[in-house]
Amino acid sequence: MKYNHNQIEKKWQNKWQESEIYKADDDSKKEKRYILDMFPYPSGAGLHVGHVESYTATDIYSRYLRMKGFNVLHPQGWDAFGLPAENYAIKTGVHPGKTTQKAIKTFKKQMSSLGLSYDWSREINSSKPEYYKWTQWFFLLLYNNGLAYRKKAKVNWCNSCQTVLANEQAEGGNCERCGSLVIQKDLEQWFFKITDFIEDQEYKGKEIKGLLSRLDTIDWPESTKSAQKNWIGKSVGAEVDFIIYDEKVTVFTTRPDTLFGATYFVLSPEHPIVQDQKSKCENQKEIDDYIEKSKKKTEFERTDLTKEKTGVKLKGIKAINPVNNEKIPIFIADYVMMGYGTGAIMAVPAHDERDYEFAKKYNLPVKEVVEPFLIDQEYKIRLDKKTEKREVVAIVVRDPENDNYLCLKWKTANWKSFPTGGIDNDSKVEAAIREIKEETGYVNLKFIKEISKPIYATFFRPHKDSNVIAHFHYLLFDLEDKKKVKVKQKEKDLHEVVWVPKDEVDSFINVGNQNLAWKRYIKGRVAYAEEGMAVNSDFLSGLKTKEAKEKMIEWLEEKKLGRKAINYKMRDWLVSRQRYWGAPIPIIYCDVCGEVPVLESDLPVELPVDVDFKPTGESPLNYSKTFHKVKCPKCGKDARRESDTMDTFVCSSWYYFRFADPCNKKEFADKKLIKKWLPIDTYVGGAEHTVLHLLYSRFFTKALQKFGYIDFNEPFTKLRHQGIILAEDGTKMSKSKGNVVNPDDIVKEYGADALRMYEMFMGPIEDMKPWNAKGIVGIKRFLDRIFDFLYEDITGMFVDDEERKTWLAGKESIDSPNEIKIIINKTIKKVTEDINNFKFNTAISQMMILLNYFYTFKNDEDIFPEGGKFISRNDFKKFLIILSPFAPHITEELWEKLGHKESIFKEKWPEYDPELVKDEKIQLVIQVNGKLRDTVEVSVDISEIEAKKIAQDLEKIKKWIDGKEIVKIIFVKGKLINIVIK
RNA sequence: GCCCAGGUGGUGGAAUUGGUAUACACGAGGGACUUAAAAUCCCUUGGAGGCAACUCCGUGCGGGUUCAACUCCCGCCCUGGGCACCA
Repeated sequence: MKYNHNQIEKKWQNKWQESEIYKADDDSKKEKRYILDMFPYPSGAGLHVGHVESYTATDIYSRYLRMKGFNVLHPQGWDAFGLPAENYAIKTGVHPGKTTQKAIKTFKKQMSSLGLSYDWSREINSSKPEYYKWTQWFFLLLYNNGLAYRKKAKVNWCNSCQTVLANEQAEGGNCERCGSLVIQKDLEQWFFKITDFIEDQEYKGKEIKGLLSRLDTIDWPESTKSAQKNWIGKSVGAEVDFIIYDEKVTVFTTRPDTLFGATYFVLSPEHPIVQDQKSKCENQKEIDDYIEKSKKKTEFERTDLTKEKTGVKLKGIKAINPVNNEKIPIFIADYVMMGYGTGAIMAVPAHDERDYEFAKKYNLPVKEVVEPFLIDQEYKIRLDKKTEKREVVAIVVRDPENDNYLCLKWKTANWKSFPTGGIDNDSKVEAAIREIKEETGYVNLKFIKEISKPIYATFFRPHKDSNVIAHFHYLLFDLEDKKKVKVKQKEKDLHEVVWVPKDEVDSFINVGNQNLAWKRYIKGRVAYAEEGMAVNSDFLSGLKTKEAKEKMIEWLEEKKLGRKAINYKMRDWLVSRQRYWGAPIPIIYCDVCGEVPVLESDLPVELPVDVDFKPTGESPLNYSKTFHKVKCPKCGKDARRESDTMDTFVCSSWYYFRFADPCNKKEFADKKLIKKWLPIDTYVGGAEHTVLHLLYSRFFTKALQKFGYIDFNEPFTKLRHQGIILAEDGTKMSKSKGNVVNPDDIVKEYGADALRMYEMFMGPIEDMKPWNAKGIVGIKRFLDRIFDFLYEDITGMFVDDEERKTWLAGKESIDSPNEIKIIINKTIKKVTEDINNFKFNTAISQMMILLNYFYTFKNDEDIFPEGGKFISRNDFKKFLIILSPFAPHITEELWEKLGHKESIFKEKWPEYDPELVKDEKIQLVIQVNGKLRDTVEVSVDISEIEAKKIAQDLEKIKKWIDGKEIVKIIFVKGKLINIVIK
């Protein structure tokens, strides 16, 4: 009989829908687990295979945890506000609520056809007033605590459409819809003060950990954490007050140690001081023109690195450098941004690449104030006789640390780092190194290795007096007996070496993109932006960069000319959207009282539904009179509502709280229920949310903690991403290319179980991987084979076999032979561990191995008539149980066929027997000089002596070692023997 | 440019974290069953040489450490992702 996936899957999906086995229990005393997918935007295109991947992963994990005895919360909802539905409405006039509702229906149907075990009783929809009432409540919470504020900000504005555009609609500087030029316009915008939560803070005796410090403590992918860190972009430095005509102008710098090297001053064109001082300049028109020009430039153009930097000198005025009272010229240039630091910089062309580029173009002086630690450097040049190429193989420099000469670069050693020992916590080792250095004149480089014991160190000699070197010439010392262990020298690497002074190196040094800092600096091509030693810097001269920075800050603070300062790249979160399909911002503008928050009792501020979706290119909200007409909550006079809505990221920053208590009418969620379910134990979603959604959610959680609503600080304890599934040709799936795989088609042809398992089997969940239409047949075959293995037996293929009859009759006490038990137990162990680690691909391959084993066992005709060996029913059931989270339909079906009335998902997850998982016999690997020459089956705990004897007696081994001197034999217990011969 | 992740057969990918490289699956080749095809089952499948036993080579490239390296170290190349005149 053939497994009819369409019929059977439908049957179980219907049964599951009726039962309540996936419901999370608010009252259960069992330990909870909250497993969450990022809730999807219900797009008209329906579910795609990428959704299927992550939803299957969490589904497997949730099903597994339920069987493990946990009280699992695994809900799903809809991130239903958003641009596409609104754009569609503008085009067609269909209300976005309708479009969204339709899409949700499709999504739900598709999810059900995949057998996903969501608790649908907790479904939420961010576009419903019951939900966005609380989004607005959050806005008020932040507003009332000074964390939401309004200020002018630049937006992309299209003059012909008379509307604000999102960044992605203004890409390339032109309006997506009409193609006309997008300009930057200042408009009043709402912001959330997310920057308040970057660092740790104290509030009413509570410590609120910040966005930065907590990153180290959560179980997230490293790349995501570092992306967030990067986004926050903390840099520590100083603010320094320069004087322009008695007016103080502050700059921010991370290199206060280079203050003496400032040769000019640059202001952002938008800097207010430009307007103040303009009148004193000789070239006012030129200045105005430049400001006007840069205003027209889009953000995109201004940050185009390939374009040459431009600027205009403010002729007639100078800035005074507070450290030496030097008067330096002032420029305005749009490579300085008003949005970062203070909008003004001191330019140190010798040590900043951008300043250097600018200085070269406008012929400004370059003053070096930092020098690399290269003093008395000498270069060794290798002459390659064949190619006649000359290459620097070594630079010998003086290490300022201990006055030693060191080999800075020795062929492959790092140019940038100065080797100075390597082990600094073990004084015994250090002393030994020092002694060896003194005795031999060798200089120790960085190769120090601890190989159990003793400790070895590798030393290099600077080769000062030889003109022939071998570049692998080194000594290996045993530090305990201070004995020379080895000298290595390869003859092929002998080269003639000449000494060349610094300036001659220039003509042939190989400037690639390697070792850039050093090589470029040597050639005087670009600024030296690394650390080094301060020179030409008055009281800083002779200090290392780190110390010089500290000293300069100290000096500035003492003289009140500057101060230590920290800057962040991250800005406050702009939440206003001039759009219809979002949660309205609950603010009222009154002519008398000004900006007034809507009363909490008046929430929600509902979106008007009686609006027209004429294709005007503007938000219909602007025209709704019923919406705007309102009385001021303070004075009762006529007032007007804020017409902007909130960024959809606001809705998605708190939705995971709502799942704990989705129908609450009094609070966003009950405190007790939040305590019961949150934080989320495992959160899975696309890597495209590494920064924004995750950062905003962390911000909301921290704000809630600060104001006493919750007592935890991070919403997502463990986070995993799913990788993008590419089309078969290795490119991104896209409608326009027509290479999109529709999961519905796959479900129809192969079944939901096959699709689920195939996507899990494709590779690690987080990897980007191409779809392969043929790959799924392997999974389909696997599922069919399971069905055949059990089902055909039941229906009579082996019915005349007495022993099988016994098995089929359900005598579960009859045991499988040991070999079957062992592999089953190993599989249980592997699958359990792999699910916990989200390594579903290897879990599936292990189950395939198990089934292959079952088949060879079944096909082995000798086994049945003889010893009465067969796979016990109990053992086969264990296999079905561990497979069930992956392939819920087929396992549920077979479970029923085995005579069970209850769902397989009410079963307990099987435990493995640790005794059976242990290997008793192993294939001992015999190597000769590290190469595999033979294997032999022995008991795991074979002794070293015995193993060595066996190994040397093997014919194959004898062949290799006969007549050779055995240097030593390495024995790794339970693994291998390596015979080392000369 | 900076920061992250990665590079293993014809393909997707395994490899207990230094110990038999290529598990599992796809594809390909051969065979069985069949009038035939599909389905199913069995065998072969990294490369080179050899009748064979077997030998040599092989995890992006070049080096190093080690009895032993896909794994660790140094230098480079390439691919993907994020950030980017951030002072």
